[in-house]
Amino acid sequence: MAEDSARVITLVVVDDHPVVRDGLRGMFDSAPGFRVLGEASNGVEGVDLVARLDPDVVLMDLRMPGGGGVAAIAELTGRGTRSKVLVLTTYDTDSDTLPAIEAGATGYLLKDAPRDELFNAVRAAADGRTVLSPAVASRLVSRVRAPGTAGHEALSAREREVLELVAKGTSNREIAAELFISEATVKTHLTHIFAKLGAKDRAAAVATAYERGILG
Amino acid sequence: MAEDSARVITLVVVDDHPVVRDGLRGMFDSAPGFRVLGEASNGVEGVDLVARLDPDVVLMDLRMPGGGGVAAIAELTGRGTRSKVLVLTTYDTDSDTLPAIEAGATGYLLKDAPRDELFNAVRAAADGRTVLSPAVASRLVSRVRAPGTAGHEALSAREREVLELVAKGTSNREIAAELFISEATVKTHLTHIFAKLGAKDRAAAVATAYERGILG
DNA sequence: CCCGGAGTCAACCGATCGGCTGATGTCGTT
DNA sequence: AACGACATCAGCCGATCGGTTGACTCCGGG
Repeated sequence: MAEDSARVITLVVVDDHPVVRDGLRGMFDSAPGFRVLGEASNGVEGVDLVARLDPDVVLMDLRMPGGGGVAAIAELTGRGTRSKVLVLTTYDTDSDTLPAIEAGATGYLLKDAPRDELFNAVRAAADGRTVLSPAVASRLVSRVRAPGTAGHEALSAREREVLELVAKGTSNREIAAELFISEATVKTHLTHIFAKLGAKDRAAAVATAYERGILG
Repeated sequence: MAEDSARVITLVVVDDHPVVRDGLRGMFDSAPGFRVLGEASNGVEGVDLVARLDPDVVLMDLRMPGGGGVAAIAELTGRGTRSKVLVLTTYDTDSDTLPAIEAGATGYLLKDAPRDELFNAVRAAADGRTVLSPAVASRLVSRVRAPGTAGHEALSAREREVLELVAKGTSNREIAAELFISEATVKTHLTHIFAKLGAKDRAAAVATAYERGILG
């Protein structure tokens, strides 16, 4: 029917894993109402492809070698592309979620989502509706709800610098020498770091920094 | 030809991501010489399925909710299954590689491997040949080459337990209370942890633990 | 122009850590 | 039976850490 063909949702897949690209292509091509127009293996290629093929929805992985996903999303929204970007990633680390959505992603799903959820998410994204993985959604809510409560502020450049040295086992005195500041200043930075990360000591600070992708 | 059908390699896919399962199934079913007999979404199901279907090769993900991949591999080799297990995982963390191979995996590939490499790997695995991703192979070599040189010893279960609490900002005294041991013992464990990880203090220990995939 | 954030520094103090030496008991292996 | 790895515990010590309070500068936004 002519009506149906008008409702077919066109897709572009951007993922560095051939297996995943094939999986998505197969999944959507064999389902009625979807058509995969093309695939790209990194963010830069992805932006080009989307510009040429103008799909309804872009399924975008984050963390790809050569062309990060977040940068690609920002580029697309910056260009005013009509395509909706649906982030489809393996792990839901703190550091990925927020930047991706800020950059203009319409949705954020984890790869372990069942087929139907994926289909629904793509249809929703095509309509411009925001779709979030339950796990991601709850995280976002708690993030917004607790701005000062659970200390989720970003570290300053200097603080990150200090934290990196802490992670290497550098003592406060050594850090002071390394950064050409006094030991007192190092301690001040650390106090701020602990507050921002909600950590009790340097060990916990390093741990949460790794959890949030600030280190590693 | 009758000869060809005898050479068809049968597969079972074990992965918690539907997308990946579909990707692999599509990839192998559409290629000549392979047939996917079934899929499972965790290690326990995987073991059952392999026992029933007796495939030539099992494509196994590690890190699945409910039934770890390494345990499944150990179970299969323990049962003397003839199926070869090919580990197919996303990231190549230190903590995964060695246990999987020790458990009896025939090969270890990363999901970002190109199609042809995957096909070749499966054929090799079916023949009983060991196939390692270049990245993994070089890591293993360096691991074997430098056993005492760069302090790469594994932590004991108790030590890991202590380290996990350290990463949460727990003090030695609190750790002692939590684990029903004395503070002195906690310190002893920590001294050993520092030595094994080559870390100067608890912060550095947490950092290297994250780097090596022991934590996170 | 004033405010606030970031970065810098100081002095003090109690709590904690990390190193050291040495000891006991349990495993599994040899 | 002997051995090494692991886990447990003790006491002592100096070094380091983390908290607190207060203060100075620079810079950019309102």
